[in-house]
Amino acid sequence: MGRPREFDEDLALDRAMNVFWQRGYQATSTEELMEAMGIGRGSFYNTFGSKREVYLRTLDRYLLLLEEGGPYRVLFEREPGVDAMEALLGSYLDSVASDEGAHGCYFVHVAKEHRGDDPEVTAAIRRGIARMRGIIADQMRAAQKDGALPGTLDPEKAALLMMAVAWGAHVLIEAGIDKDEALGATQTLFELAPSPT
Amino acid sequence: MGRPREFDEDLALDRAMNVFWQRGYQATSTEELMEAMGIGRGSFYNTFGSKREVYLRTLDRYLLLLEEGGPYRVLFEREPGVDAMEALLGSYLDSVASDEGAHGCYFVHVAKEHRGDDPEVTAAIRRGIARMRGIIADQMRAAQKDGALPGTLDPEKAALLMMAVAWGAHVLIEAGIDKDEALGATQTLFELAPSPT
DNA sequence: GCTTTTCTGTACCGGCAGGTACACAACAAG
DNA sequence: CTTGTTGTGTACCTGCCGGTACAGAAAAGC
Repeated sequence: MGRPREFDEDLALDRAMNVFWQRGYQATSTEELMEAMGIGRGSFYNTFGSKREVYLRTLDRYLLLLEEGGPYRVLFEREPGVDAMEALLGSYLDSVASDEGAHGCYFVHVAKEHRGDDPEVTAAIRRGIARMRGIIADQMRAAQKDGALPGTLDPEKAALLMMAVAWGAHVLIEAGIDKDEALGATQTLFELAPSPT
Repeated sequence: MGRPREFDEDLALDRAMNVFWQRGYQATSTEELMEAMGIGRGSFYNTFGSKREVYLRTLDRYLLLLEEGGPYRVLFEREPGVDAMEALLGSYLDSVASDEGAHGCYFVHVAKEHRGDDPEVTAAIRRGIARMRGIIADQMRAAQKDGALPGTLDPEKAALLMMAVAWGAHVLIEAGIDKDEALGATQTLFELAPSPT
């Protein structure tokens, strides 16, 4: 009973995520936020409580997207192995350098801006990292089963290394380094990588 | 002629850098800034003009520190080669995880916060990146001369890869990943690295 | 000791931030 | 058609932000 909602909560959150993604948390005013979400002040505070709550909700929501593996499609479309990893990194750097709409991983943007205050944000990022790392590590384990990667490699460590390279390249590109240059540099990693045993 | 300054400009800038380093640009209010610098509003605006100007000055100043190579001491204390690179990364991650005062590279903090607006900041970061990359690449070239690294490696690419790993690990650690775990992951890079030709 | 010039301290300003208050609108139940 | 409940729109509040205005202080030149 009572008056029904005039907007879709999830849709509004998606739009909020998009704004945070492109403009960052701090730089986004509540007014911008509400306009992007398509709702007014009343609905905003009545439904979500605060700007920060909305932020946390978008973090949860992005984790959901990760659970479904969406952003990692490139990885699953290939045989597990070095090539798949290289393709993942390549397509990621493409998305970082893309200038249309939200680019790169949302969690990277969030982590970049995050300054260690707000433990809930920290926790959300850590969940995201764990998930991404797990996906990559699984693929590496599969590659090892196929003999496409040496069994001596620690999949969890290697996965975190992959993420460090991707995140680092992301920051470098946003700092003004040319995408292809960054890509070239990261490919050095795969030149080092041992060929199939 | 005229009344003499009552403070040291460079010292004030060093203190400003320290505040930005620990708290970030946006989160630092002019009041905090002036207090840390040890000067009042009048002197602040009379001398520097604006918060942003101070920020830019600190970027120039940090580049100066880089020119002198200070932060890369670890690198010069060792024979050029894989071990030196590993030591550099290790000591860098130590400094990132250190909780006393400013930690990690100032430019990384700046790049993390930077959103591509303000071309002067972009330019300053790029100068910093070029300098750091140059230092590392030079060491790699020296290692190649000694035969401690294979000549097939492109030093400029390898240097940028090193930076991507370091920056990525920096972001990951600040995002809540344990330092030793990050260190372990980055060491995977050196396991891959070919031994002396 | 007066003037000129530069520096310093403080009072103040407009603007915008995130958030609240509250009157009104839209439904369900009876 | 009334009542209870929930959602919506708008006016408004407090607090802080970066920055300015300006009176006075401290030197140098004469």
